[in-house]
Amino acid sequence: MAKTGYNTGGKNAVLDFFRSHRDRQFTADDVINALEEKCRATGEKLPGKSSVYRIISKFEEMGALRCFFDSETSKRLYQYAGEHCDDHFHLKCSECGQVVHLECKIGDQLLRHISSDHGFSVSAGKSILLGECEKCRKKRENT
Amino acid sequence: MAKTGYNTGGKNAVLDFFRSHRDRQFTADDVINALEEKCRATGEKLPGKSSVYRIISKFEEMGALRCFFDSETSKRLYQYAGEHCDDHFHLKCSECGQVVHLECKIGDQLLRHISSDHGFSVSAGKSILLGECEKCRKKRENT
DNA sequence: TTGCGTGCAAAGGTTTTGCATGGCA
DNA sequence: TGCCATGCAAAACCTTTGCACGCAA
Repeated sequence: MAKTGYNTGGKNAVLDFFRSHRDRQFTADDVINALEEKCRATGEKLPGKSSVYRIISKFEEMGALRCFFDSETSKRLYQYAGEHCDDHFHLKCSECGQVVHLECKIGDQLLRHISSDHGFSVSAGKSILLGECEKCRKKRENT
Repeated sequence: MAKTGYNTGGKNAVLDFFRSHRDRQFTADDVINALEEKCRATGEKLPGKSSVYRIISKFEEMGALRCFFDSETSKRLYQYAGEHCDDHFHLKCSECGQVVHLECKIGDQLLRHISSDHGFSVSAGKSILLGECEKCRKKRENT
């Protein structure tokens, strides 16, 4: 990963948090709350709100984080950017927020078809397929 | 379309606007500006800002409009919801904003595959594939 | 020592809400 | 007449910015 600037506690804390929850997306506020909890436990220094926003922006710029949007709350959502996430689609459960990587041939086929037949070059990494995961569907059907 | 409440000038103006631009997405402010222009020309009464927000919310609730997000500006975007838009994916050009309906067999195949092999029921209508349309790609390559 | 990183508070911009008034059915 | 719709202004909300200080390298 391209690295710029200084290596500080705030940056490390934020990146650690995203790295240890790679299959989820978080708002800036989620991150702040999570860090608050962690720092309360460990006694580490808590980065200020604006710093977290700035750190997140920097990571996004560097490509370490990916930015999406929550259609319910209209807040920005961020997720750790895996190595090859540009190549494939991502399924997101609207209910629990889990994100699944769709690393399948048929995804590639769709991309090629869209490119050749519709003249559209889709950025799979930026495209989220929203739906409901199996777990949440079962939970919903059993109530 | 399910119809609730009274039939008023504001509602009609907003719905007319979306109906006559079905392949685009607009922010609340876009709508307000467009109505302002139209009303300046026709002399009709201009609905207030908060009314437009309330009208849009109501239409979204009724299913007449669909809500998305602009990742650049982080504003809500609305688009007229066509008859069968739930069935298929939509391609959106990040550059010019054009939205294309992907009414293709391969889209259905992908939906079925995701459902059977990944246990995910995707809402195609809510899933936007972001990319670059042919026109914008050519424009970009010629500069 | 240099200049990036940080914290706090204030500003910015979009969307929502309260309340009194107006208008449809 | 009974509700819903509207307008205005204020509030709420998330995010960005200004400025002075702190800290990594």
